[in-house]
Amino acid sequence: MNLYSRIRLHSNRFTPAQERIVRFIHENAQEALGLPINELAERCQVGDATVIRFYRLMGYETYAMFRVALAQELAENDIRPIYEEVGNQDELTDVVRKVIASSIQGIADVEKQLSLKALEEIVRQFFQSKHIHVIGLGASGVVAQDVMHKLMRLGLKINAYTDSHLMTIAATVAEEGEVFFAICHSGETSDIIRTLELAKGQGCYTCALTSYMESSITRVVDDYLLSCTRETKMRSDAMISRIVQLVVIDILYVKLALQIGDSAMDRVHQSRLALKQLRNSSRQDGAS
Amino acid sequence: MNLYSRIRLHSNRFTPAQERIVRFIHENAQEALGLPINELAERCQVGDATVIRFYRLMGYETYAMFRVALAQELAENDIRPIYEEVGNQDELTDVVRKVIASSIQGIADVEKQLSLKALEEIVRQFFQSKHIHVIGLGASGVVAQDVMHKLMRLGLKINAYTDSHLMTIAATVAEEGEVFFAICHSGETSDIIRTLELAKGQGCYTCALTSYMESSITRVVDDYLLSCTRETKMRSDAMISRIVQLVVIDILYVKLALQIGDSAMDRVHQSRLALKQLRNSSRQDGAS
DNA sequence: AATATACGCGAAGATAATTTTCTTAAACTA
DNA sequence: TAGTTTAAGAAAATTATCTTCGCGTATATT
Repeated sequence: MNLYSRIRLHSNRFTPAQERIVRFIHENAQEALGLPINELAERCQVGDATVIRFYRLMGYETYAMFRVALAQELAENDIRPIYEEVGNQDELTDVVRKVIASSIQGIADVEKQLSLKALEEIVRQFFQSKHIHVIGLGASGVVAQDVMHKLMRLGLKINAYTDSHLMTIAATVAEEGEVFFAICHSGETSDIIRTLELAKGQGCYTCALTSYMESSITRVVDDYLLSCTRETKMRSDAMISRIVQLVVIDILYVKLALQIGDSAMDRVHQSRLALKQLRNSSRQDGAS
Repeated sequence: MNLYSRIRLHSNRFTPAQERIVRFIHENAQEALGLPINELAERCQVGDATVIRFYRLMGYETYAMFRVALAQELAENDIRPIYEEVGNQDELTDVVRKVIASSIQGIADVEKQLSLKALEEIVRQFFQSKHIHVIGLGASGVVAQDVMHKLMRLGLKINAYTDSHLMTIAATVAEEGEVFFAICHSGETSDIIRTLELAKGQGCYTCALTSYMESSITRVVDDYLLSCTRETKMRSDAMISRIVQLVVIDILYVKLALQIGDSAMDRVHQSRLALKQLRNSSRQDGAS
């Protein structure tokens, strides 16, 4: 995963000093490349140690490695157009173009952030579950309902809860073999966390779709998918992440559909085999 | 000019020690990135100073700058193979890529299909309306709720109805100056059409977001937006149109936000703060 | 409300990396 | 062969990076 994605995935947990570093790096990336730690720290109004803690947090062992990552990030991004901010003077066509561009960018980023392992496991669990419970509040509730609409068509037993009382009840009476899937942009909504803990206590498999790697929810669930995005001035990260979330859901859906299709094919195949065996055995009977 | 080009341009005048450096860098570029000068020198069977003379000769002032150049060189060369790789070796990565690609395609198409005139008029009507009613059933109801979530934050009076009884009632008692906005993928849902007709009878402005230009709904409403998409094998048009619809909604939102002006940003900020406080307080509740 | 605990943060010292300078050895020239 | 030039490494000097510590603030606890 690249540097900017890592930054985004942590963007809910940055301290003020760290935010100054992030801002400087975003605004003066090229210059930052040339600065030694102490000068970078000075330009960010931050101590050397804070810079070191920052890139360690992002997963780089040494300053040299961090620099290398930043350099590569810039080399890649120079090729593509970067996010454009929307301003008041923009004409409608500009708004259209910019919103579309940022949406595309956000979706393109999904490919880098999505954990295939988690996705695979979630699909597996969904596939063999007795019942799926999707939970989400507020804006994430909208996505939860979308999940229900889609997966229901695949013949899965699924319910969406956008009410904290209902989801609590569902979790309380849940049984082993049932699955809870939480949609939670912030990863901190307490009703959601509590519901997941309840469900886990009942022996259910739990998973989530969220935007931040380091959040309460990622510590609770068995597996999680990340739908993080770069924030822009006019569109909050929550707004773009709605779209990104839907794309992730679609991926989940398509994979599940294929899986179910495969197993259907298997069943067809098996029934054919069964018939063949039946014929063979009866032929032997006939020969005897 | 990039590093490798510079090396090539000097390749006729390298000394034996320098040639060892060049060879190592070409053969172990990735590894070289991680080595400090002395180790790189050692691996090249060369003194530290020789390495320094080498990159100075190539035009880099410091080792850090040289490293940055090498990193970018690698980043640019590494990108291409990743994107060209279209092998079917992994089913899941294939699914991910295709869903993402078709989403991007669909969103990119929006720019061509969107009627700016209709959008402008809808924004104008929304802006000066006393109340906005968003209606949608089934999957489109999910989008309708999303609209409500977004526009409410701008301080607009808005309600979403995903129940055919409720929307009928709302239309029946609607007054002039109120606006009805229908989300309807097929453009044929009879409850929606009937509601719009009722609303129109009450003197309301009506508009819609749909996928087909020639449909019952486009003949009923005053203005409509199209979120048409090309269909793919994997995903139904309804599925992609969900995402495309959200993008259109985002465009609407951003344009409205700009229209409303700076006060909108304040309110967005305030609602975020309010939610944050809610989360914090409920987190305390959860602990108690 | 008061205390305890954790956490963010920067300063300073310790360590490591880098650059410069100096020296040696080899190759070329006369 | 001696003088000159140049390559190249070793060591010293400089600079950068990293670690540790302690202070102050925020958060949790009672």
